[in-house]
Amino acid sequence: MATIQEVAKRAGVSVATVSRVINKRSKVSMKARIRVEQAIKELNYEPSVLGRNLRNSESRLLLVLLPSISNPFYSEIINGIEDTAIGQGYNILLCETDSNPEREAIYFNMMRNRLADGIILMDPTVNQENLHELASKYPVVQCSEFDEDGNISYVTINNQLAAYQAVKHLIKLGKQKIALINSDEKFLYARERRSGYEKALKEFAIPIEEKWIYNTDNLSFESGQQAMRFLLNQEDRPAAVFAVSDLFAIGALKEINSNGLRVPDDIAVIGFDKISFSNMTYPTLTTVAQPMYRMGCISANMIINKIKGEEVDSLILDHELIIREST
Amino acid sequence: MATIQEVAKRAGVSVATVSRVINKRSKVSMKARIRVEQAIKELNYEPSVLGRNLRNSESRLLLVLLPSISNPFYSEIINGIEDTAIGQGYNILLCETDSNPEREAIYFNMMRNRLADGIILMDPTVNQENLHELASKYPVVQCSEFDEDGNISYVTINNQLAAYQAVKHLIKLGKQKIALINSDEKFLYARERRSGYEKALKEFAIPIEEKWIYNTDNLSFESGQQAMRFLLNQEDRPAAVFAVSDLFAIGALKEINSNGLRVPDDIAVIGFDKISFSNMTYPTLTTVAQPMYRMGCISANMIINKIKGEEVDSLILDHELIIREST
DNA sequence: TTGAAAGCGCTAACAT
DNA sequence: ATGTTAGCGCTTTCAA
Repeated sequence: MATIQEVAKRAGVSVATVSRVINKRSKVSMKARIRVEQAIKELNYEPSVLGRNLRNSESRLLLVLLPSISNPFYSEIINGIEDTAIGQGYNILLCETDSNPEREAIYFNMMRNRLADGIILMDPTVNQENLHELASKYPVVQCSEFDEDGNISYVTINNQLAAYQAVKHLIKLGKQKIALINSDEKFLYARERRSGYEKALKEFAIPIEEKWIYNTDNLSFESGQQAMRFLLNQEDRPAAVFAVSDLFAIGALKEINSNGLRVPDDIAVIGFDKISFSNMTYPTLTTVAQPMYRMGCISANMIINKIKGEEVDSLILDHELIIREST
Repeated sequence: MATIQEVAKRAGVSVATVSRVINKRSKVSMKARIRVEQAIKELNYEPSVLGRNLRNSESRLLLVLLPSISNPFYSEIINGIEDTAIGQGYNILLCETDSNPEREAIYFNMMRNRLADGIILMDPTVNQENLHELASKYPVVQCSEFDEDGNISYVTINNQLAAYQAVKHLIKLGKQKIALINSDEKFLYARERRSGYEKALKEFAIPIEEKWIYNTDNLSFESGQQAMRFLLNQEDRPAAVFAVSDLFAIGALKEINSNGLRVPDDIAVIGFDKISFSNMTYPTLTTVAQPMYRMGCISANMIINKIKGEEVDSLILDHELIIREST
């Protein structure tokens, strides 16, 4: 890779002039500009991000930290982030943390090293202290998950309300025995959705049965399947299931089908997220739609504004209950 | 973030000594070492990747370029890459190219800028000239897709053989009218799988019908659904479908079900990849399993060896036909 | 064993 | 309008 010196030499100017041509900030004579551009082309020169950063602390790179890329929920958000960020001249680096604090720490350090200009964080299992220390010095926004009592900007939905509405929908269908397949409650959304579930039951004076609440340790179909197997093994089995992720709901659907039961008559199922696969199942899945793409766009805008030094406000977006065949 | 100077000052030594402590390469007196380590702890110091790279050209970062993270096929590979790379002290940055040459170019430049030590490339739609120029100077390996007449190391499977076996399986089941739902044939795997499909038909003297071959422009359930809709609209409709991706097969399954036809009796369906979804469908999907996790591990090892300056050989892994309910 | 200093590629302040 | 140069944080050679 050619350096700025080589370009300067070839163009017969100083490195400063080359830098000026590249960065367009100050005036350069037409003649010099043309010669520099010519030299850049001939040498196939690209400015070094390293050198520039070291000097400027600007990389035009955004880090997106997510627990796992296999959850389609994140893919949609990322589409939004990328479309928005690229439109504004930023590039995206995806960092899978696997909810592992050590890996998180590595990516946080990339930020401290000014290898990126900002971080969009979608992983909740972060070390809080570490996060706040980072957020106090560098641009950070949270997407979907957030810190309740911190002051880091975020974009999310009203998880409690969404869950409440979902469960109410099941109750209105005449279901009373409603199970909950929940994630690990280290996730804020899991705690909120559980609270919405309980709120709806309470409102209709339905007792909350611990035996119908299952917490998985893993976001996958298999966990949903396993949860459903557990629920079906109860002597008093539920008549409906609210799963906090479409992945769980799809696994549950599968397990119900394999046991010769019918959805929704024997057991109604409702999921969360409206991932594209939720429309491919048999039967199709009732689910709570989150505006994932929009969440992505908004979080990208938020972080870019933050990088520019602006104040940004947190945002709670609307969700929507999508009623399909499974209820 | 503290710098090496501050640490040196606090420890009462020179920056060189601090560097020596950090990098462990040369001898430092016990006394100095302890004082430096103390200062590092007190200042919460982390070496700057930027400064180090600029000097050393080593980042311990790997770039993984993939067309889209929404295809679960890639998620599995990435798991393998990450587990292996992290085990060897490398970190992973995921770069979604969207098959866009401009975005590809940006990530290639990060490599040229020595922001990463190597690239694992899973996107085929790369500008060939650009790729070879890059690969001639920096460590690059290809995973799944590769360049037939280049000399870039790769790991892949025998796509032609796998497709041939899949189609033969359908023929053995008594199916003669076999449709193909294929990707855009800019992908090498798409060309190879088509060739395997044709080879099987020829072997059994079954004519190849263009009307039963559908190329999608997009890897999604919806494309598979659309393809199937097209095939079902033929007056002479196929009795079996070979889809080159489970995503297509799942979309096709959905479309067949919605039309009141039965799988596999009316139409048998076979997919490709054995993504985890493929076991959740109704009926479950027969598919060709690729050792995705292993492909990931191997490509990570290949790139790391390449970075170390070793010669690495390309590898073709085994696949396996997984027969389930859809055939 | 240690320190001083050069230099990696770049930008911006300053000088011309 | 252009050039000279210091310095961003680090490693490594050379000298002591």
